[in-house]
Amino acid sequence: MYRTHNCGELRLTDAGKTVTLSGWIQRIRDLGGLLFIDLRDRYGVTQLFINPEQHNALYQQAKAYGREFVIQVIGKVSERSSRNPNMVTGDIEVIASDINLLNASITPPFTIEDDTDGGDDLRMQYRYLDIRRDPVRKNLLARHQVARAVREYMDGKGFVDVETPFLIKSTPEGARDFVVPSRLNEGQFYALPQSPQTFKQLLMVAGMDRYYQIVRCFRDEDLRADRQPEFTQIDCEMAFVDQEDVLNMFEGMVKHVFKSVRGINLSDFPRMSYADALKYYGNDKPDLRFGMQLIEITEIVKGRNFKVFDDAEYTAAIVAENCSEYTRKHLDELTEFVKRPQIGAGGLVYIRCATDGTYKSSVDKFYTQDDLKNIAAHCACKPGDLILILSGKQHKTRKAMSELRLEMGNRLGLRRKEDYKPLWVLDFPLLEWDEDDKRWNAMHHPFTSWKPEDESLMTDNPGAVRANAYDVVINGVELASGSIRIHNRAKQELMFRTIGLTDDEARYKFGFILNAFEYGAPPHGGIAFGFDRFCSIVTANLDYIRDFIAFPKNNAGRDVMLDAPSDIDLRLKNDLGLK
RNA sequence: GGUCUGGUAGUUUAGUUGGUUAGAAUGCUGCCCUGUCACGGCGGAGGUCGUGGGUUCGAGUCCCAUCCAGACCGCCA
Repeated sequence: MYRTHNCGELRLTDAGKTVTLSGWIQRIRDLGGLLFIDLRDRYGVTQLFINPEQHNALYQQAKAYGREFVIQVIGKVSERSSRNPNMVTGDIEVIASDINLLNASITPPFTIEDDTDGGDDLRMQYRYLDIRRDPVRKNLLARHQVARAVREYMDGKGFVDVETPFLIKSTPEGARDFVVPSRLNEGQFYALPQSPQTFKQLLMVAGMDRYYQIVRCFRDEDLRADRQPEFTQIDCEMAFVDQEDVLNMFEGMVKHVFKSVRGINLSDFPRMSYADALKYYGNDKPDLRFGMQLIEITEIVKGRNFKVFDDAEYTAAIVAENCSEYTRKHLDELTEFVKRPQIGAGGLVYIRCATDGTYKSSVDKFYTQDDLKNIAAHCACKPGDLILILSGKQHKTRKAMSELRLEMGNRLGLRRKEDYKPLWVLDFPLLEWDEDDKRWNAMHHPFTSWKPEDESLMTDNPGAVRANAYDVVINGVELASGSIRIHNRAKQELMFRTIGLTDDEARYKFGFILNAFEYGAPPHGGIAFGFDRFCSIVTANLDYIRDFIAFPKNNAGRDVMLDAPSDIDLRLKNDLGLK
C-alpha cells in the first residue's frame, strides 16, 4: 500500500497514528541538526520531520533528495512544537521512521509554486509540471465542479446526454472547418464539427425532446486569449418550446452553477434588445457592472461651425463621474487610446464640467458656455464630471465608444471582479450583409427562425428581420448563444435562398435536414454555452480561458508540449492520397 | 492578411548617448546551523545577449531580414 492518508488530511486529532504518505518533495529545510520536508500531493502539503540524533541514516538519505523527488514515508503523526497557522496541516508533522525513494527528479525548469518564476512558454512546454501548481490544479478542479453542476441540473430537468459524431461533413456556412482526409474514400474529407448543431436538431426530430452534451467543437480560425481552435460547449436543445421556455430553463442553469460552485445567488437576468445594447453600450455584449451609457448628441452639437460634428452621421458622449480634474496627460492618453488603429477614432473631444459650474472643452473655439451647459444638461452631467465625445459613422463610432467606455470602466475601477451582472440580449438581426461576398449571411446560423411579424421583410429588407435569437452575457462576455429553430422545410429553403444558396446547393449540403423536416419535425430551440469561458467567469471572472484547459494551444494554434501540428509519415500521406 | 510589444545565466529580469571584465534576484551547488515553514549565514559554478547579415575603430545597445512568444484588428454562423 502506497499510502494510508493523503497529504492534506492529517490533523491534530490524528496525533499518535502511524501513517504512510506518498507524494512529491516540495521543499527541504535542512537546519543541520534538524531536517524538514514539505511533502505535496493533489490534496495538500504535510511536513515531515527527521531528527539525525534518532535516525542518522535516514537524515543522510533525505539530505540527498531534491525538489520533486517522489517518496513514500512511514511515520508517526505528532503535534508540532511550533505550529504553522498558515497551513491546514500546520498543527502536526509526521516524524519519519522510514522513507522509500519511488522516483528521482531532475531539477524542474521553473519553481513549482503558486507564484512561479516560469514564463507562459515554459509552463506550456512542461504543462505536466505546471498542473502540479496549486492555482492551475484548482482551475481544473473548478472546471470539474462546473461540469458536475451542469450535469446535475440538466439531469434533474430530464435532459439526455447523447453523443454525436466528430467525423462529419464540411458545410459552407460559418467558420473554417478542420478537415480529416479519408483513406477509404481517397480525395474526400471529413470535417470536424464546429458544433453539433444539425445533429441536435435531428435528435429533436427523432423525438429525444431534451438533449444536452458537454462536447468538443473545432473551428479553424485565428486565436485570442479567450479562443482556442478546439473548445468545449454545453450544447442544449429542447422540443415543444418557445423562446420564453428556453430563457427560463437556462437562466435557471446559470443560477444553479453559480450557486453550486461559488455559493453566489444571481438575481433575475434583465433583458435588453440588440438594438438597445448597441444604442446604450455600443456593443452587443454590454458590461452592466457600471453605467456610463452612450448618449447620442448628434443634433444638439450641430450648427456651431465645428465641421467634424456638423458633418457627422453620429456623435455620442459618455460621462465619467468626478473626472473633471483629469490632467492634460490623462486626456492625451485617452486620445491616443481611441486613435489606435484597432479603435480607429479620428480624435476625442472632452468637456470638463468644473465644480464651480464653468465648462472647459477642447472645442471652446466653437461652443459658448451656454452651448456647453446645454450639452452637459442633455448628458445629465454634474459639476465635477467629465464628458468624452466621439463622432463619425454610426457603427464605427459606437464600437469605438464602447471600447472607450470599457477603458474608463477599467481606469475607474468600475469592473469589479466580485460583481456579476448577467443579462439576456434579445432580438438579434437574422441576417448581416457580407461585404466581401456581396450577400446576406446568417448572423447566428442559418437554422435560426425569425419573428413572424417580420416575415414580409425577408424579400424587401432582409437586414431588418429580427431573429428568435438570444445571448447570455455576463460582465461583457458572451457566455451562451441560442435560438428557436426553423422546423419547416419551406421556411428553411427560404432561408437558404436568402443567404445565396441555390436550391441544388441547399439539397447537396443540407438535404438530410430538409428531408428530416418533412417527417414531422416538432417546434424546437436551444442554446450553446462556451464551457471554457463559463469556467473562467464563474471561478475567476477572467476573460482568459487557457488556465482552465489542461493542455491548451498557443496563439498560433500549436501545442508546444507535443510540438503539434507536425509533418506526417510519407507512407501515411500516400495512403491518404496526399502529396 | 495586418498592427504593436518582447526575446540577455536553469528561471525572472537590469543594462544610460554605441565604449573597460554584461549586473541582480531566484534556482543549482559546497560548507556551517536543533524548530524551520519564502529558514538563516558564508562561499562557488553558471552568459554564442533568439538567429543571420549590415553600419562602426568598437554593437546586448543602431539598421535590415528571419525565427519564437504574447496582445490586438481582420476573422470567429
